[in-house]
Amino acid sequence: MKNKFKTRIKELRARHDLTQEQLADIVGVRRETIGHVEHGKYNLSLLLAHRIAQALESSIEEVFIFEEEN
Amino acid sequence: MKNKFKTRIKELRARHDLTQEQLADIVGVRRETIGHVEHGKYNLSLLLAHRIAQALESSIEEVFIFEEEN
DNA sequence: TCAATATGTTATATATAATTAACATTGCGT
DNA sequence: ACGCAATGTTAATTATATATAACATATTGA
Repeated sequence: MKNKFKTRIKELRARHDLTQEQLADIVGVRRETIGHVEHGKYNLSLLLAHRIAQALESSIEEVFIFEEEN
Repeated sequence: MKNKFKTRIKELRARHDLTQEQLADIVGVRRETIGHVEHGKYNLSLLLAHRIAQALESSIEEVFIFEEEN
């Protein structure tokens, strides 16, 4: 599991006028979890990624930018 | 984290002529892990989902079918 | 400036993904 | 029918995502 990713959560949150806490409530996790995900500290689960993308009206690929190694 | 998902891994594996073990090798996990994911036993990580999708030349959304609850 | 709200951050605890190993079953080729 | 490769499955262990709590640092508005 070498590669990493960046996220556009912060940007999309702003566009939707959502605080970390509001987004956390919507997707059913804690505020800190959203913060950690935004800062790339967690390799979050697929379901959480999906629910975040959903809440931000985007696809997973739009929210999470994967850095290819090759 | 209520919702679940189905996967098209088995079908896509067949199309790409890959055994569970070959796919596991490519994405860097164990054969059993692929099996468990195929059968929906794990809520796998986003990175693993991405690597599986990549190996199957598909997007995450094509490989993993999310069941909405509402 | 003060208070309130949002975010950063860290330590510890808990839930669960993923590993490992072992054995069972299924299917396919010869 | 036999043997082998692929897959199913389960139990125990390890690694790590997420929860929880606590406090610190912005930032914004009255």
